[in-house]
Amino acid sequence: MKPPYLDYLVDAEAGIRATGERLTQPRIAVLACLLASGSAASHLDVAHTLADHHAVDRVTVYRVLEWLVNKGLAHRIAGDDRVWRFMINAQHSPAQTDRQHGHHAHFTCEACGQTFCLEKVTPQVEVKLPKGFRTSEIDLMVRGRCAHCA
Amino acid sequence: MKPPYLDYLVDAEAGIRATGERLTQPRIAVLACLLASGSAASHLDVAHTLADHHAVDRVTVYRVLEWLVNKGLAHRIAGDDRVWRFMINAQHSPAQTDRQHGHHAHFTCEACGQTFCLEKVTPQVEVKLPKGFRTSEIDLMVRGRCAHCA
DNA sequence: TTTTTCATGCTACTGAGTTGCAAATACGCA
DNA sequence: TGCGTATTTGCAACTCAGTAGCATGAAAAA
Repeated sequence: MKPPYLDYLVDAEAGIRATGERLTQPRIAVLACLLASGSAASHLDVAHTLADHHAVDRVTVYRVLEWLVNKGLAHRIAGDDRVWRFMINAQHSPAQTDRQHGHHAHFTCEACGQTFCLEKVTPQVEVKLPKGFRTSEIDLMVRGRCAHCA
Repeated sequence: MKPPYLDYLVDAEAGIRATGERLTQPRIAVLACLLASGSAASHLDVAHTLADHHAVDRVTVYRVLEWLVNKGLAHRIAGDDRVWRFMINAQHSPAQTDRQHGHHAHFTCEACGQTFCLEKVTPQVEVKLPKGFRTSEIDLMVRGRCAHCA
């Protein structure tokens, strides 16, 4: 069966090109992989997905993922298992903007372990900090059951 | 200079005793260390603090910290550096209760790196999840500057 | 095409956290 | 108080995510 990310290679290429940086096979493949994924992907998920058609060294996967984050195309999420997971940024609300505005929300399913972005739902957050503390950013992690596992 | 945790050994001993489990030197020392710490401590922080007067093997530190979490005396926080940090639970609102009630908030200072618990401030959080998703717990991570570094 | 610059792949490393097992220790009980 | 047993500790060796250095290879510029 054909891996779904293959359908996103063209979009990925366009995305990389838009950055003005070098267009390379690993960058295209990794970005396509994130574009195709509906949930947050670890470096291992990516490496495994690409193994058959676009095998990429694991170190390169790490570097490309970090590069995508620096370019604002993706953002990283710290999981409970000490593994970074990566998600594509929605075109119209890149994480940078979001983060400066205040908060960013994710959902982790306790059953299947998948992590999703809650970009569309604007959470109402109000935190009263101790005197002298200043907020620059709020991250929200919601745990529970996703629609599929509920 | 005398390390501050020494003043908490008695309290720590009482805390361990209250669990009904075995009273051991490492357990007392590690718990005292958490009691004395105003911010979240990593296993390395603990091991380092205890090095002079109550040297404990690093594996034992890991095990004791996990044990404290299981006993409801402490809770663990995932940091941005893939390191677990541990905090004592406030007596009157143990994390378990808190977590079942909905949410738990932490503050990380971008300047000094310290992480604090925001147990006293009850954040107002309202999240609208996609259809079919169910929430069991919400964790809030606030980033910014603490009073000392502001 | 040639040159230059940057990315990749490989190997080796770091550092957090875990596992298995023998030795030590807390605690119940005589 | 001393003994026996169950539990903990300490040690060594391991796993696994992520990183660093460096030579090779590929993309873009000339």
